[in-house]
Amino acid sequence: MAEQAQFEELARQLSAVGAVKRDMGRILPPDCPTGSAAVLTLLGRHGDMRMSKLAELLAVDMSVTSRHVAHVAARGWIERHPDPADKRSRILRLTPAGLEQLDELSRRTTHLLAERLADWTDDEVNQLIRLMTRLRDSFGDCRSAPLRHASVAAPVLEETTRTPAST
Amino acid sequence: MAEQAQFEELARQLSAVGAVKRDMGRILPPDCPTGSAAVLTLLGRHGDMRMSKLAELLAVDMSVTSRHVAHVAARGWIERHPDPADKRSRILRLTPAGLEQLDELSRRTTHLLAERLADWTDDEVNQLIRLMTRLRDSFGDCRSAPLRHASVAAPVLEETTRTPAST
DNA sequence: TATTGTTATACTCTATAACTATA
DNA sequence: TATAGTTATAGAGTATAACAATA
Repeated sequence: MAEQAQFEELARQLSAVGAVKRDMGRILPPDCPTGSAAVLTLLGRHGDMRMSKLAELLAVDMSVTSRHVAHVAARGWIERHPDPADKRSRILRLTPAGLEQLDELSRRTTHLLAERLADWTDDEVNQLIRLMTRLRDSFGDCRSAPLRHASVAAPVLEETTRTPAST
Repeated sequence: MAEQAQFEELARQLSAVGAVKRDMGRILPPDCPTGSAAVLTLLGRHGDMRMSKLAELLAVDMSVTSRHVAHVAARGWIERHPDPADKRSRILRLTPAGLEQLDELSRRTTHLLAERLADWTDDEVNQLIRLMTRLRDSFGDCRSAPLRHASVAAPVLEETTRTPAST
């Protein structure tokens, strides 16, 4: 078990990694934002699946998944087939166009990472992958229960400040 | 230098870590979202600073920083003092209330991480911190230039699908 | 003219709740 | 009644551009 200072630092780095994610997002094709890219990537990696399964892999609510899926389906990158076993379900499947798009995504992210991580060793990359995977596992599906402590709401001042000076 | 498959996997994990971040965000006090928490944390760690410096540390546009700062200032957690050396600038400083809030944030995130990472060794946590820090450094301030390749925009079908069945 | 911040606007991601169709 | 998926709505984060004040 680690100490408090370590956890604080980890929280900091976790927050900071957002900058890296945004950087990755900037090189995506204009009509393929991160949400769409995640859908395509997971379908490419795990094969055909139902909405609920995809939502689980994305670790977001199914309503969110539904939107992302509608986006990629509208562009012809996936098809939604009725599930013969359960007419409520839909089986998602990449189309040839979707595979092409996936290749393009792979090219771009790989290119960016190869450039940025040029001085990383093979082993370091693997270590990072391993630890991040473990981190995910440790958080599991825990959609952390409310848990909210007694919260001390501070009074809002709404100081409608204009430009510098003043307080 | 690592291989393509590794980079793809790293990209995947980078995307997936969002779930962990969201989990962390859920335990924050209601009026202190992640943006506010980041502002308080950085001010606590690096001391008083100007808007531009904070924007750099947050790795977001200054317009975004301005909003976050306005939020925490409105709640009395920081003060914006005029910079005697440059009247355009404002020096940000935590207030006693801000320090209290920062303590509360630390308690909550530490508690959550201690719970989720109960079976991690001290060393593993340090490794992850080290590698994530290195990752950040490798991406540096690189607000990755456009770089956009020739993009093949797919035709939008906008299949206004209702419920299952159909394609 | 260039820089520091603020504000308006727009886009993406996410969650909650209400709803349809099926189990 | 319970589950799979969709849609409407709202909140948070971010970026771009226009703007004010100062350098």
